[in-house]
Amino acid sequence: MNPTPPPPPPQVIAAWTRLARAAATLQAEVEAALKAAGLPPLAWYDVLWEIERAGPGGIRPHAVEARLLLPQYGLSRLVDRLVAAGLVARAPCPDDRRGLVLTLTPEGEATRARAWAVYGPALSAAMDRRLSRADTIALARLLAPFAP
Amino acid sequence: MNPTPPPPPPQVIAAWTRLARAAATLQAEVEAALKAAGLPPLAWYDVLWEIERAGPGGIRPHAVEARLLLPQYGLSRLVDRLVAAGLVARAPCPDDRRGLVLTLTPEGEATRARAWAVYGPALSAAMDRRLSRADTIALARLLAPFAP
DNA sequence: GAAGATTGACACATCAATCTTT
DNA sequence: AAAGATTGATGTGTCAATCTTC
Repeated sequence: MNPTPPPPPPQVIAAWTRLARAAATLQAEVEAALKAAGLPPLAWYDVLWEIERAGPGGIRPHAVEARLLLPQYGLSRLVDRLVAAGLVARAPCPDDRRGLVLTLTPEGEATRARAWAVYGPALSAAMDRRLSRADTIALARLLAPFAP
Repeated sequence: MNPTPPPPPPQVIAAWTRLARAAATLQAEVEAALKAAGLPPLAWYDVLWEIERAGPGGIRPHAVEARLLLPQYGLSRLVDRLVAAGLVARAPCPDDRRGLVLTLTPEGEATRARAWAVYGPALSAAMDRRLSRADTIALARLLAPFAP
C-alpha cells in the first residue's frame, strides 16, 4: 500500500480555492440584494422554486433534498419556517402514507416571483462584473459534470 | 428609468447553478473525509492555514477575515473555539493596541498538517472524478477574476 | 429491516449593541 | 468619528434518536 497519498498539484488547489471563493462571493452579493429588498434568503427561494417547478401536483420532500443537496432534517426545519410564513403547504401523500407532498400557497408563488425579480438582476450584475459572456458559457460547459 | 431589469440569460443561470452545486459537492466530500478521520472541519483548517502561511510573526484577525470572507464576529467566535482547543493563541498587537495577533501553537501546526494529509488527497480524488486535468486548469483560469 | 419524515438537545451563525483605541 | 474586536440574544444547522409506513 502507498503510505502517503499524493497531495494535489497546484492547479487543482487553485481551481478549488477559486471555485469556493467565486461561489461564496456570488452568493453573498445575491443574499445582500434580497435582504436589502426585504425578501427571504436564497435557501427559501431554492425550495420555493423547486416546488413551483414541479407543477400543481406538488413535490415530495426527498426529491427537493436530492436536488438541493440538503439533509432530511435540514429541509424539514426549513419547511417548518416556510409553512409558518404561509408560503408552503404540507399535505399527506396519497400514494405513500409515510410521505408528504409540498405545494406553494398563492403567497408562496407571489413571493417567489418577487424574489426572482431581485435575484435575477443581482446575479447577472455579479457575474457580468467579472466574466465575459463567452467565459460564462465556457464555465457552464466545464462544470457540466457537477450538474444534477 | 428601466422598470424591469433584465432577467439573466439561461447560460448565466446554468453557470451559477453548476458553480454553486460544484462548490457544495466538493466541500461536502472533503468535510466527510475530515470527519471520518476524526479531524476538525474545513473552516478550522482555513484559519489554521492562513495563520501558518503568515509566518512566525502571526497575523491580524481582520486580515484573516478579508481572505476567508468571514464577518468579524464570525472569526471571533471561531477563534474562541480554536483557542479553547489549544490550536491557536491570541496575543495583543504591539503596533496597535486595539488589535490582536494570532499565532499557531505547536498542536495547531501538527493538526493542520494532519488535516492536510486527509484534505489534499480527498480534494484530488473529488476533482479527478469529474474533471480532466486540462479542464481543471481551464477552470482555474476562468475563475481568476474571483481570486483574492 | 429500510424508507420517509420529524424532534430534542446542542453547536454554530447572525444581528445589533458595546467597548477600546486610533 | 472610524477601525478593531467582542458579546448577549436569538435564529439556524446538526446529530442521534424516534415514529410510522413500506
